[in-house]
Amino acid sequence: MGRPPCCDKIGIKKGPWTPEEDIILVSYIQEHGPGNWRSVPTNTGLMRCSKSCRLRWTNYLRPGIKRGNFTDQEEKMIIHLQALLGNRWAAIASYLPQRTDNDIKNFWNTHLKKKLNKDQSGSEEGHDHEGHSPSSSSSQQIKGQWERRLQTDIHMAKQALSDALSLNNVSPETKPSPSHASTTYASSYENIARLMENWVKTTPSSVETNSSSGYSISNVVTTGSSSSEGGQSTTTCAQDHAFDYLLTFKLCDGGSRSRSVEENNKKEGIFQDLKTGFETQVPLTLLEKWLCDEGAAQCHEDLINMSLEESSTGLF
DNA sequence: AAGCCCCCCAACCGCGCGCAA
DNA sequence: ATTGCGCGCGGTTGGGGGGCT
Repeated sequence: MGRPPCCDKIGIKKGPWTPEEDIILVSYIQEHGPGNWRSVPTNTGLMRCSKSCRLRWTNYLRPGIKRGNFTDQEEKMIIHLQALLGNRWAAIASYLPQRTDNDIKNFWNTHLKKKLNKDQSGSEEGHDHEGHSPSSSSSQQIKGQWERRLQTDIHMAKQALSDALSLNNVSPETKPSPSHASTTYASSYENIARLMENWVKTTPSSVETNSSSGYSISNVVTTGSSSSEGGQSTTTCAQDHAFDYLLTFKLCDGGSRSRSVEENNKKEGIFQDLKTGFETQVPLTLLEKWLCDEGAAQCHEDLINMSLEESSTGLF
């Protein structure tokens, strides 16, 4: 009856992930793809529960994740989307593919919430502490219905487009997670490089292979280029460049010596190339443009008004 | 320099949903 | 139809770093 029991809690490691664990996890996912998280700890030898592995992957190691400061544009998008969707961080994150829901949630809780509170304290006494307008519950309900429908339609359209584009180059065995279909494992250079850099810092005597799992660092890097069939068939020169560079930079130098300023600058440049490459390959959707637009607030009102009008004429 | 406090964010926790057996 | 697990999500926590006294 039912599925076999989940990972037993005895012997499960908790707390921060070590670079070694990161490399084992990335290496495994490079080879098998994300999903089937239950099998990850047993197959890799990681003393982590499947949930922890999934979280580590989705929040930190997943390809295409941008870290660091949020741009003004991203900030505006988050504010608009939060007002529109509420604390549905996963939904909000779907419009900011380079950011994780956890990142957005943290950013909201630590920065934007305070900022909005500060902005609204004083003149706008009628607004609540979450930044919502004090509209009636019924209009909020209709608004919510419209938002859900809009979001569903967008996701359906995106999915259909993604499916259509990937029909020719996705093998069934390596089908990526639907929610991240627009990214490839090959695009995880930056994340892999980051974790390897941390690893180099923490463990000067680099370990080439993990005895318990059998996965190697070279596997982590080399599978990056071979698994690029995931969704984007256009491997950029920057990506190739970065790939070659990672090979030489991370492996051939033994991973232990301090790097020159020129090397760091070169690395920065390559990663910037990569970033630009990804950004140019993923044009903004109309909705995203709308969200980034300075006049989004007015458009927002117009859309809501439209939804309220159309809802009475049988839209829903 | 030392101690304290605050903030940030990675990770954990608990819940709900969907699906497999 | 029922049971129980996998997965995803949102809320919360606590360790560590930085700033202040």
